[in-house]
Amino acid sequence: MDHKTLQSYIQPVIELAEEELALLMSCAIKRPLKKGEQLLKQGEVCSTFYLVESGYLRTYYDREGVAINMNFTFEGDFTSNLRSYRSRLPSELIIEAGEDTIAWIFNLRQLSQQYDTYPNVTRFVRRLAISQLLAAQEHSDLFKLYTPTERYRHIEKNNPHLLQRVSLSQLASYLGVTRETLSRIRAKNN
Amino acid sequence: MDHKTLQSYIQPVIELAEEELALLMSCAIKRPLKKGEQLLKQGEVCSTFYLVESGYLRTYYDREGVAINMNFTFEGDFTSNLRSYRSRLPSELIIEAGEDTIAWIFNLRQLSQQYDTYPNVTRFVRRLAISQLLAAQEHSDLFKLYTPTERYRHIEKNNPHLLQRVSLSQLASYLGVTRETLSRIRAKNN
DNA sequence: TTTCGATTGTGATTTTGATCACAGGTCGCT
DNA sequence: AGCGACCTGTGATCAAAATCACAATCGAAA
Repeated sequence: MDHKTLQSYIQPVIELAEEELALLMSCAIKRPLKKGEQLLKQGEVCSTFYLVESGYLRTYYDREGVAINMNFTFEGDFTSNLRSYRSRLPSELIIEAGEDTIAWIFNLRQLSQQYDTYPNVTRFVRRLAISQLLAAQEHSDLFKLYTPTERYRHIEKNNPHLLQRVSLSQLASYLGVTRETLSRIRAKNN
Repeated sequence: MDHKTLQSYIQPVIELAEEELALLMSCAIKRPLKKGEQLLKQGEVCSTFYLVESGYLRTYYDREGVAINMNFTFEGDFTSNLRSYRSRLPSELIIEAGEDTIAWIFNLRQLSQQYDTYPNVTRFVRRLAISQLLAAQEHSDLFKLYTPTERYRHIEKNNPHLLQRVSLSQLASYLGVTRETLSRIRAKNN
């Protein structure tokens, strides 16, 4: 990934100088993943955030062998486990490749040592965190406010790309229903 | 509220100097509320955060006249609507007094003008935001992971004070069930 | 203490989604 | 082309919670 590409991903979050981009890149490692390979394992303490260059990442809980999907991260988007990073407690979440994926791993602790010198990098990381949390909250509000069918329609309207990229079975737990129910919701739709 | 009391509320978030506390206080207004009075109305843009001195605040959506509770904020705790603050879009959430309450209103936009001079105040606000969002997320994860009964037990274990302070009817929508169902869950418990 | 209003408990019924079971379909691999 | 693994669709049944209806209880104010 060149600086220009990185910059295009960071642009929506904050404007960074060349020097700041260079710092970010110096704390990053490119990581190609086969479908199903795990970037963050259950029980690991998270000290990084991830940028997806191609493919997508799936963030999920493993409830007695059953995956419950919490998030999907696509090209140009960032993800992490902030709870684990912040508390330094082992992650309950797993982050893995939903298909063959190229991800970039940014070392947050390493980055944070430079915070005093590069305040814009601090701002960038902070905004990233807040955006992520606000987005997660927005999604989980759906569970209190809407029925399964309404949740599906909401995704259809606001995140239609999800339906293209993720299999029905994967989407089901993200919407908090079984795959059978989601199949029936979709059938009624047409 | 004197500086000492304020400091004791802020302490868990960050250590602040006397000068920084003074700045915070200068951006704050004391606001006594009768039960049911609204601090943040639906449709208002949120530009403040709130500290509860006594009583409690209830944050909820109004779904066609039915309240769906998202959060309860008790003595010594802070709350806000970060989504509205950040996006400058009208708030869908309502924040109101759950009983007679004394709240402090902190003007965030006013405060943020001093961010360059008082970096610790910036850090304080940032941490407050992240804590709030992480807590909100933790609560909403319950909806994907657990059944209504398990959610109730989780609250019983991790937030027992909620059961003392909030009526069954109020708690029901917070747990995503009807009051009848919550009453039955509780009946089985004993 | 009595009364009114709000809150909670509880039964009967209905609705929704989960579970179980299995039949196609699709895709990659050999 | 044929096999096998995985994914999707669909019916039948079951379980859980919503809804509806009303009784019991509690609490504040007269």
